[in-house]
Amino acid sequence: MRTYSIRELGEEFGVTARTLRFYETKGLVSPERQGVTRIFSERDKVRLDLTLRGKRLGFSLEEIRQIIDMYDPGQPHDPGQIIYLCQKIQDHRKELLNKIKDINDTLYLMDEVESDAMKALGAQYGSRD
Amino acid sequence: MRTYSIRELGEEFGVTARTLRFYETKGLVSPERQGVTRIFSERDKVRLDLTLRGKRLGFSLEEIRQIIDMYDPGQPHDPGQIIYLCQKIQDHRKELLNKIKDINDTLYLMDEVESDAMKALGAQYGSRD
DNA sequence: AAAATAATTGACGTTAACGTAAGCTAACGG
DNA sequence: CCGTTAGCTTACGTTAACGTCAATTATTTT
Repeated sequence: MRTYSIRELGEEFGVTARTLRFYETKGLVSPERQGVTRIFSERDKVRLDLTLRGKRLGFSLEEIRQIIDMYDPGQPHDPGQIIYLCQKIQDHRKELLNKIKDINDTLYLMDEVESDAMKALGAQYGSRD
Repeated sequence: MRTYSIRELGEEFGVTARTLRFYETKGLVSPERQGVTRIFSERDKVRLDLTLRGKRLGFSLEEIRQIIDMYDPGQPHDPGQIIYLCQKIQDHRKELLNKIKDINDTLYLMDEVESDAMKALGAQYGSRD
């Protein structure tokens, strides 16, 4: 499997080495060590991707960690945990659907603002002759 | 027109008085004064609503201020400004559509995780008999 | 009139999410 | 061999977004 140095991975996602070290302390990535040097795996890459996606959606790093930890394959899977996981997924689904609603409301508002703006422009040009 | 005291408006949106004072210093709301006491208007209420929506979507207060200032009716509307506004709206639209994509990707991931989890549950029950 | 309630202005405290700088080691090219 | 580059740890600095507390002023309620 491919591995990545700290800068390599950082550049690929547009984050600094400092950020990746910080994310490690927060449990968002867990690179292996070759001596003292961090070696990032595909799994780290996926988790970083999910982390940045979460950030774009306004979640805190702590929230993100909880979520991607749960979703990470290879978790203990006794029935109780699975049911708990499914409940949590429902919660997250709702939260995300709410965000979509917020976005749609905003898009609608932007349409209005834009059409008002166009009208104002049209009025200028329409006013001559 | 209806007006609101600082706590009244705060309770309606689940924010503290401190938050509203802070938002005033950031130009997100601009209540009138009755003596020294703040009086919030419908316009403030709308702007607060937009502010909190922006927060849920992960925008900073500064970004939010710029956006809702632009969208606020009664802005100077010379042709140059209007064209600039429309460009900005396009940018915001793109950003929001990207967020929707992030959300959809996440929803899809959740579907996978959930169906894997159900399979794991099913395997347990299926294994007896 | 006294007491509780709601408002104000400072001003300092706090948490999250890194940035930045110092001092050190290991590997690599010329 | 020596300078550059990449990595490390430790630790203090920074910004955003408020929280918290103190001291003060009105208003309202009993």
